[in-house]
Amino acid sequence: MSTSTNVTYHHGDLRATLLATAMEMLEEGTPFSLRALARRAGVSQTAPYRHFDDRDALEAALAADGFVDLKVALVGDGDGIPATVNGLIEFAVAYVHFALRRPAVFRLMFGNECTDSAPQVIEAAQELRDLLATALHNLFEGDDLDALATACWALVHGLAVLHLDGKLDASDLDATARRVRTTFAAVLSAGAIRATGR
Amino acid sequence: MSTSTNVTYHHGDLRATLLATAMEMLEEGTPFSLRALARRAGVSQTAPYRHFDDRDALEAALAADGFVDLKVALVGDGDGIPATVNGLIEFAVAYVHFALRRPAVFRLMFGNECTDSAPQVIEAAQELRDLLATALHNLFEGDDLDALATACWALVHGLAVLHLDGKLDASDLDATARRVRTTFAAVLSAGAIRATGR
DNA sequence: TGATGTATGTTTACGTTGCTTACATCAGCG
DNA sequence: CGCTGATGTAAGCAACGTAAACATACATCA
Repeated sequence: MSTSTNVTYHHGDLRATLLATAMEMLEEGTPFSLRALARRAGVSQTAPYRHFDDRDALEAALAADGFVDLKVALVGDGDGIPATVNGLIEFAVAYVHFALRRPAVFRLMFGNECTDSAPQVIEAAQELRDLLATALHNLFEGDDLDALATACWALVHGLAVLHLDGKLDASDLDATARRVRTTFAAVLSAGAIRATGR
Repeated sequence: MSTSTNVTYHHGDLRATLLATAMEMLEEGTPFSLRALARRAGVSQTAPYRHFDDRDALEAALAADGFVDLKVALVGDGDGIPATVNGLIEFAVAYVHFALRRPAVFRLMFGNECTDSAPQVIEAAQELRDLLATALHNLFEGDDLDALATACWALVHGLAVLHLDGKLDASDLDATARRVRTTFAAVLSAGAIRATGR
């Protein structure tokens, strides 16, 4: 203790602080800039560059964190892989709700053309798809389960994105949940699909 | 002909030129800025502001144009509404291909939180969904056709977005088309979906 | 024909952004 | 103590979106 202040010149854990602060800003909708981030974290504008090569690297780290959070939102701490069709549907609801509750993070996770510079993000996305594939393997049988997994992912992701971008009304969370359930049910209940054309 | 130059001070049809030039830049992947646009159009940096309130307004106009193009890509000049299940699937393929061929425009069309300031875009999106609903009404019967239309839209849009964002490999156009067909088929063929859980 | 109003394009400037370069400050170790 | 590498700061660059004031062309009507 050479000085009485406990605020040292060196921050201690700036990297974690930056990530947390950035996440805060994303979630409250504050326009996200490195300078604003540094300002809020109480450090100089260039300090973040000691911990992240550039903006993309920061965003990749945030996206990776986002994927962790999404997974938790979906399966909880344990292995909450859905064991029933209804479980699968609630899975979808949770996915869409995550997108709507944390739109900026969700956009970071998916909206970026994800370059090779962020293999962590690609991996996280793959994990997500595997999770779905596993769930479907437990629930259904058939040859095309991989295709079905892709379909389910695309379906739920499409719903999330269309709501997020205002193409489907997302003003009411409950109504959105109902729409997700209805939509999924329309697809998953085989009886509802009967071709009349050839 | 008071002067020998045919380059007048006034441009003539700057608005259209700007839109066309902007579309060009979007399609060739040039990073899109108002200044670069003005430069390429051979006009001062602030000239675009005579025709568009701000960047958002320009983007909305581009997005609206994009929706027109998408519709043409889907149904052609006439009313190429699909009359068979295969037709519907090729509809989906065309949708995804449009997204992959013109990613920047596609992102403008959908990636924007589409505010009330661009009702044209909201309308165009609604038209797209109506188109799908019509097709499905011609092809299927059932109570939940609206839900099914939403599902189809979400499915194809999800596929488009996941490919566009690199979550699904889109390096090979043909392979992508096959994947879209397989995925759609897995959903649309009722037999492929059989629950084994309760 | 000439004056005048409006649409359209230019000049100049402001504030912000991502990022780089040069410098200051710390901790640990000889 | 002084050296070294890690980590912070200060200052500055070019590019961006945008605003305000000014300049030019054209349409209208006397």
